[in-house]
Amino acid sequence: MLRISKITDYGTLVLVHLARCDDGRLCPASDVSAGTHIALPTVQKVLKILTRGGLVESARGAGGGYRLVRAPEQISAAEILDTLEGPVALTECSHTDSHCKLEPNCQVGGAWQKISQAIRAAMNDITLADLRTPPNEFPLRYTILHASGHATRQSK
Amino acid sequence: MLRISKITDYGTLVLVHLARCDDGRLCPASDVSAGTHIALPTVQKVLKILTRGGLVESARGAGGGYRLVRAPEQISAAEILDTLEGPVALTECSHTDSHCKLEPNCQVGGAWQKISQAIRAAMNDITLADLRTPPNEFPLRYTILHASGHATRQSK
DNA sequence: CCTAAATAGGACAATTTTAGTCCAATATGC
DNA sequence: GCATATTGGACTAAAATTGTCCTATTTAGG
Ligand code: FES
Ligand code: FES
Repeated sequence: MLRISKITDYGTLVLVHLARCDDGRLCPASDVSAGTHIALPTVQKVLKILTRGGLVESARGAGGGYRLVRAPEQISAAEILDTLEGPVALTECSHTDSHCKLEPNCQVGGAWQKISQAIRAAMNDITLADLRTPPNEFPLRYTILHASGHATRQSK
Repeated sequence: MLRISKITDYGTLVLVHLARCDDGRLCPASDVSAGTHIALPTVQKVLKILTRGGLVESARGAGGGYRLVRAPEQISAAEILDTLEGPVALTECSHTDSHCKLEPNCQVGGAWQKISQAIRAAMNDITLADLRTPPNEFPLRYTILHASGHATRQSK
């Protein structure tokens, strides 16, 4: 189904919340939980991952909490994906270390990698700020240039 | 990790093999297994899915086998993905029927859907014929037009 | 007919992944 | 000291995936 894990889904909501509370103040996990209606333990887990991934910074102790490490406009969807579920790799063969035993006979591995890169490129251009905006008119157009040189435009 | 299932990976190899043997002749599962070095039971499973999905047609009995239902140029990666792992839906909320309880408070659901569509559009323009070609120079360029109208081009 | 070659359909257990919660340790402010 | 918070990891239950196998059905050919 080519789906993302719930952790990533939650993570996005959490990041959006932090972007909202973003007057530079620290926001404790309990706040995030209340604001997103996600159970506190889950929020804590997500925030830990985001902190380790370097997307948010934390302060411990009383008065502590979390805060975006950068402006929402400078956090890409690709980074979020990478942090929350590791680098995009559609097939196992795409991994540099994992060696598929079919590789000698395989003709498609390279193509999947290209598709991965296309997806990655798509997410590179979408920032947390884009996600934060109300999802009404979200201008997104997609173009692939074929070898022939003619471009097909898809939008819907 | 945003990965596809192994079934889909196998399915692609199987389709490529069928595209190779494509002199219109029927190709039994045992042949596909030998050609792809994938275990026979797995190949059988994959071919059953592809047949039900309408990507290949089958003939039973002695002399039977499988055959692409269309030319490789007219089978898109999106179709393959849809058939083998169901429609692309990054988040559960993207599903029309599944109703996320966070929906009233959620600000990002729409954006994920847009990203899904971008991915879908990417795979719409890639055909089985593209996958079949040796993965050397696979011309793919990706462009998103922002609201501002300026286009960023990504290629690597 | 009879047999061998094939697909159709689904059941099945084993493995792996995911989800969500909880606990003990540590750090901070008052 | 004490309440507030993060840190790190352990842990279990549930869900998804994987790969194989079994039985029924269909077809070609002698
Ligand atoms: S290299 Fe593993 S399937 Fe192609
Ligand atoms: S609608 Fe479910 S998380 Fe947005």
